[in-house]
Parts: sequence; C-alpha cells; structure tokens
Amino acid sequence: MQNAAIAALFDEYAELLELQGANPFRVRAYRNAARTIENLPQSVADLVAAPDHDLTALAGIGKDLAEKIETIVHTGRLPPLEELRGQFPPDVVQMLRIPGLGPKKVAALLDQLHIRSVGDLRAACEAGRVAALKGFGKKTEQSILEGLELVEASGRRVLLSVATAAAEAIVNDLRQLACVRQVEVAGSCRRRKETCGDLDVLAVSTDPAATMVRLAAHPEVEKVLARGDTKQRVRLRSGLELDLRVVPEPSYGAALQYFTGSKEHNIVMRRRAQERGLKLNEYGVFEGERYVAGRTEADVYAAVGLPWIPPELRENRGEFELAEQGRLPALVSLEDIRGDLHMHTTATDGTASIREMAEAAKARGLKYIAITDHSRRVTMANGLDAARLRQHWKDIEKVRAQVSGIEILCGIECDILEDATLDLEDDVLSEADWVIAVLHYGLKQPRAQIQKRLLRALQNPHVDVIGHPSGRLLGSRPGADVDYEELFRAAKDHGVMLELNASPQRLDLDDVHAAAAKAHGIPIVISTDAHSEHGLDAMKFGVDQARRAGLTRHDVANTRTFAQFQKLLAARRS
DNA sequence: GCCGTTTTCGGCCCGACTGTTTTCAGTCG
Repeated sequence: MQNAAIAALFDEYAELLELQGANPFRVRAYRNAARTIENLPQSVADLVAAPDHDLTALAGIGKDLAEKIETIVHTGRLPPLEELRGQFPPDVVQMLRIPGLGPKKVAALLDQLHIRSVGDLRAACEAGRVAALKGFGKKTEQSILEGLELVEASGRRVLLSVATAAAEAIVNDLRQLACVRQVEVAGSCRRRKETCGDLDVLAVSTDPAATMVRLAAHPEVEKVLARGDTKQRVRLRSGLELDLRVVPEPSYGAALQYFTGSKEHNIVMRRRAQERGLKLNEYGVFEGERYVAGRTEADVYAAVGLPWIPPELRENRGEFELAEQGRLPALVSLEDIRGDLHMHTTATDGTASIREMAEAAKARGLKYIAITDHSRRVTMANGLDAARLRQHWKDIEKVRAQVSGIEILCGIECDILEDATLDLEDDVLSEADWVIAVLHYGLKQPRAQIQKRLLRALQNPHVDVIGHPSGRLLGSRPGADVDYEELFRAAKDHGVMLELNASPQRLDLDDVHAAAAKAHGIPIVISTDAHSEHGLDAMKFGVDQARRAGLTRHDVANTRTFAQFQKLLAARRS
C-alpha cells in the first residue's frame, strides 16, 4: 500500500472521530500522523518490512499509531476505521465537504433529522426542515443547498499553473489602486505547492473599503461569499475561491508569514514564540500587549530566533532544524537554469519545428537543449522507429548549423515497454547524445514488474536519465507503484540521472522524492517536456518543486554550463 | 493519541466571520 493511501485512511478516521465528538487532540494526532506519512520519502511498507524497524521514531507516531500502521501494511485494512464507518452513512464524508458544514452540524443533521444521504439532505433543505433545527436557520439551509451543487460540480484542487494565473490577474488589478501599498499572493500558491485548493491574497491599503469593492467588481469574481472590514472571500468563475485580507502596515510581515502557512509550519512558529514568552498572530509578535515585530517576515522569524525561511520550505519537513543550524540551502532559481533536456517537435506530437524550438529556447536565455521526440511505441504521437529517428537527427544537425548561440543535442524519449525491454535497439541508442527512458504504458502493473522495467532501463549503458519516473498526471492518473529507495540506489550505482518533469500536470519526481534523490547524491535534471514553444515556459514550475525539495543549483545538472554538462555526461558513460 | 534538560500528567496555535444568538458556538484558514 502506498503512503498516500495509508494517510487517507488516517484522515478519514480523524474525520469520523470528530463527528463522534472525540477528544480534538486525539483527532489531531491522526491528522498529524497522516501528514508525517505523506511527507515520508520512503514507503512505509518498506520500513515495516525492515527487520528492526521502529515506527515510533517518526514524528507524531507513538505506540498505538505504530501498531495501526503495521496492521494496515500487513492486512490492507484498519479495523477500527471499518467499525466507525459502520456507524455513519457513507455520504458523511461528502457532507463534510460542504462549506459551512463541519462535524458538529453534520452530527446534528444525522442525529436529529436522520439524514442518511446527500439526497436526504437536499430533500430536508427543500422541505425547510433544516432551518427549523436549533443552531441552523434559513441562511444555513440555503448555503447547504448551494454547497451541494458545488460539491457535486467541482470542489477539486487546481494545478499550481492555473492558480498562479488567477492570482496574478487579481493581484495585478488591485495593484492599480493608489491606496494599495502592498499586495501579494500568500497561501499554498506562494509556497508553490503542486496544486492549490484556494487562493490567499494579502494587501496593505490606506482605504480597505475601496480595496474590498475593487475585488468584488473584478470580472473574474462570480460571487462574494463573505465580507467584513478586513477580510473578503469570493468565488472566481473558475470555481476557485479567493480570500483577500487587508492588514495595517506594521502587521504586513506577520500577516504574510501567517497566511503563507503551512498550518504545520505555523504551529511550530507559534510554539517557538510561546517558548520565548511571546505571542505570535497575524498582527505581529507581542510580549504581553506590547508589539515587538511584524513589519517584515524576516523580523518575525528573527523574533523567534530564526533566519528567514523561503516559503517553498515551510511545510515543517525539517526546515526548522536546518534554519537553527544555519544550514538552509541556497535554493535553485529559474535564472540558474542553462539547459532544457526534454522537448518535442512536429516529428512526433509537438507543434513546432526543430528550428522553432531552438530559437524559442534561445530567446528564453537557454544555452543548450535536447530534442527528445517519442519512440515508436507511442503510436498516437507518431513515435519514431530507428530509421526515422536517424533521419530526424540529421535534420537536427542541419539546424545546428543554422542557429548559433545554442547547443542542440540529438536525443530520444525512449519507452520502457511492458516486458521491460526498451523500445529501440542498443545500436541506435548508442548513437544518441541524450537518452531519456520513460514509462508510458502499463503503469498499473504490479510493483515487481514496474521495478523490473525501471531497473533494466537503469542498467542499459545508453540510458542517461529516467524521465517522469512515476508517470502520474495530477488530478487524473495516479503514478506507477515505484519502489523509490531501490530506484535511487540503482540510479546512483549506474550513474543515471533522474528527471523532475516541469510540466504542470506532471511535476514528477514530486518534491518529496526529489529531496530523497538529492540525499542519494543523484543529479536531478529539470526539464519541460515542451510540446510547443510556449511549453518551454513551464520550467519555472519545475524549479518551484525543486525548491520545495530543498535543491540548490549544485543538485540540478542543467544549471551547469554546456561544457560542464558534457563532462558530467562523459563521466557517467565511462 | 502524542510528547517530555520545565517529563509519565497535563498540556496540545490563533483569530475573523457567520448565523444564530441575547453572549456565543461552529466553521474556516
């Protein structure tokens, strides 16, 4: 069982416990455990398989949870959860997704109105029975009906690329106002998480009311959901919800820190403040009633004895320890990137020619690229067989002569077939400058076969890098069941690099596994997998995830100059 | 349910907004 699945069981358990009215700290313990497991680079199942393992060494895992994890790994089940599920109708989880409905209200609906399903809930609202309940009213009833629509329609997280575009549109509009002194996106979007559930925008304004009005009037805003003096929540036409908060100047840094999160990171921050006899909230750091700091984020971190921590690292995944020891990494940036080593052309499923891609890459300041079209197995993309590939490389060489100022590698994105052989013969692969091996088909194969395919590819002397290792597509397709520890060891042994695919729906390696690959000393290549000139702009999203993984420019192979990169490649092959 | 050079009990982060309340619980981030 994969870590995410184990975490999901604990999250569901926490939700049902909450409905039951259990001790809130007990509920939190399950949620904390879920986060710990989710953020673990190695598979919990592998940990359990090790002879003298100790799960209680993990943060937030004690004797009880360790036993529950063992049970899940061995049986695939969590009996107490199954028992708890039996006490509630299956639709409760969906009801909890409705904005405004939390565990207390849902429990009241179940107990007093005997609601069994989402359908029951709709009927009860329409009959006016919900409004009659104590603690409910007409407005609540109406908002439940609207929430039901919403939950059924979307309620999903959106890609970081989508969230970023929406946030920038709003922020740029607010910036037009003379009264707006500062405005910035906070939240998971600022932390550059791969998907965002909503948007948080923070502003300093001399006229908060006018700022609120401006947001409400923005063409992308579909509905104002809540509006106070300092806070407004709106729903955008895309379905994404956005919070705007207007704060006083002396609180801007504290508010930015607070609303950037993550929740887990902030809990540690406030605990550190407490330990120093201080109180930290979105208005600043306080000693009793006295304001101590809050104008900038750096001031807030300094007040709790830390250097400023980059937003991408704020997940309580070890950044506090690094900050305390003065060992925060100098994170890789987009400006560090010199090459892009995965892209397609009209030879297969790209929309631009070799020359157009080269010119577009050059215009973006890149010094070298690899043209890596598909191999024959990818028939729907018109994948290349050996003969067409050799001709394609000749065409690339012609472009090399025509376009100066950028180096172009003759590459290939070669499929690792379901039977663990490569889609092209060794003789043609040996002629390539750059070989990416990837899984496209048979992603649902059992773990053993997936591993066999990856390991066989790693052992092939012509393979330089494994591309998008899991094959996942965010929000639509889970990745293959990869044993990452084994993958990393083998990649290290054979000197093969690993790709962090920057395409916004892939971001694969993800941040957790990219960090683990770095720990193994494996060079990471951030590549766009561009299928058009515009696709080259995805590099920033790959860099974002690399930063979340704590990678420096030294960890990323394509920050090297072309000469240095070629040396690395030559060393790998010898 | 977890955790601990303030240890094995008694803590566990903090505030805004809403709707329903006559002073606050629930929800949310």
